[in-house]
Amino acid sequence: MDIRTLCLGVLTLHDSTGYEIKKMCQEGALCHFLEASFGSIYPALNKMCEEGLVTFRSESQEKRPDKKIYSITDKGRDVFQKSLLIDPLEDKYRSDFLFISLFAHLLDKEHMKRLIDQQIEYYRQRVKELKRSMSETQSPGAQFVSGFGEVTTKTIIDYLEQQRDLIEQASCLNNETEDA
Amino acid sequence: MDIRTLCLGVLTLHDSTGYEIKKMCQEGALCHFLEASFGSIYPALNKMCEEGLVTFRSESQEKRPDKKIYSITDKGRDVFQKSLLIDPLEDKYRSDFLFISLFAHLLDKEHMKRLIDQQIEYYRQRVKELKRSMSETQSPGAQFVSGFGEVTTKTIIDYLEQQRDLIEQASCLNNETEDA
DNA sequence: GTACCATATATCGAAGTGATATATACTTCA
DNA sequence: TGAAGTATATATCACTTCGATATATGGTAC
Repeated sequence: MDIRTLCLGVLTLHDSTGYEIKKMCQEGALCHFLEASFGSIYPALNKMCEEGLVTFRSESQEKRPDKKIYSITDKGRDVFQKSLLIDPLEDKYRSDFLFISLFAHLLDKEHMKRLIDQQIEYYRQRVKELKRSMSETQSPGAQFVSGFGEVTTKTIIDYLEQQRDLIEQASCLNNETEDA
Repeated sequence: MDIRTLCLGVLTLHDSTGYEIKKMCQEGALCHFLEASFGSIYPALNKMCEEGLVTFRSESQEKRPDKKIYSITDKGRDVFQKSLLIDPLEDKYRSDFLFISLFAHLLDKEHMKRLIDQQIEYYRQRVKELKRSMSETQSPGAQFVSGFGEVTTKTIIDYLEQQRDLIEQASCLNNETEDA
C-alpha cells in the first residue's frame, strides 16, 4: 500500500490538507497502522493533481501559509476502488524494542526493566487514545480496525507486565541465594 | 534500528553469510519483527568489512557461488553493544489488510470474508512456526520475543474469527429479513 | 525572554525495498 | 522428457519513503 493510495483513501472520507493527512497518521484510532511522512505526502498529492486524481482549492489564512485543501475526483475514486482489490501484502510488526530484547543477555537487568516499563507506558497511552476515539461515531470498518488495535495493545501490556514481574522475582531469588 | 545493526546482532549469535541473515528474517521465531532485503544486507556487510567491524572468509563450493562467511570483530562487538543502548524507536504495525478494512463499506461482503479468512490462515501458519522454533533451546531473550509473538498472534486470530462470525450472522439476519 | 510547540508547505540526502541478473542443481508435475 | 519452480548464493539498481531541515508566524510554558 503506497502513500498515493493512503492519501486517496483519506480523501474518500473527507477533504484534507497534506498536513491533516499526516496528523491522521499520528493520532486517533488509526495511528497504530498508518504511516507517512511529509516528504512522501506532498509530492504524492502534487503528482496526483497533475494526473487528475485529486484537485485542490487554496485557502489563504491570516499570518499563516495558504492551506491547500485537496478533494478526490471521480477518476481518483476509480483508481482507489481498484487498488483496494489488490492482494494485501503481509502484515509486518517492526520493533526496536523486541530487537534489543533479543540481546537481553548483553544488557543490565535494570536497563531491561526500564525498557519494558517505557514500553508499557507507551502502550497504555495508546489504549487511552483508542478508547477516546472509539467512542466517537465511526464506520463499521473503523470500528473493526480500532477493535483490532485495542485487543492487540491490551494483550501486549498484559504480556509485558507479566514478564516484568518474572524478571523482578528472578532477581529477588538471586539476591536471597547470594545472601544465604 | 538500521540494517547494519541488524547484521551485527545476528553475527554476535553466530557467523553467517548474507544469505543466512536474510533467511533469519523470513523464517523462525524472529521473522515476525525482523526484516531486511538483499539490497541492504550485502552493501551493509561490505561497508562494515571496510570499516573493520566484520571480517569474512570465502568458502568455495562445488558448482555453487562462493560463500562469504562473515564474523564480527571486537570493534564490531563494541559498536553493537553501544547501539543497543540507543532509545528504541516506537513499535510500528503496518498492515495493508487493516487499511483495506477501513474501507469495508466500499467492498463486497464476500470479499471481506475472504480477506479475513486469508489473514486467519496466515496467522495460524505463524503460530505453528513459532511453536516449532520455541521448542528448540533458546536464550531468555529469544524466549521473551517468541512469547511476545505467540500471544499477540493468538489474540489476532481470536479477534478475526470472532469478527468473521459477526459478519456471517449479520448477513444471515439480512437474508431472513429479505425473505420475510 | 527564550525555548518549544502548532500550523502549513516544500525539498533533499540517505536508507531501504523489490525486482532483476547471474550461475547451478534438485524437485515437481504434466 | 522437458519445463517450471525452488533453493543456494552474491550483487546491483531504480524507485519509494523517511527523517531532517528550511521557511514563516503566533501562542504557550517556564
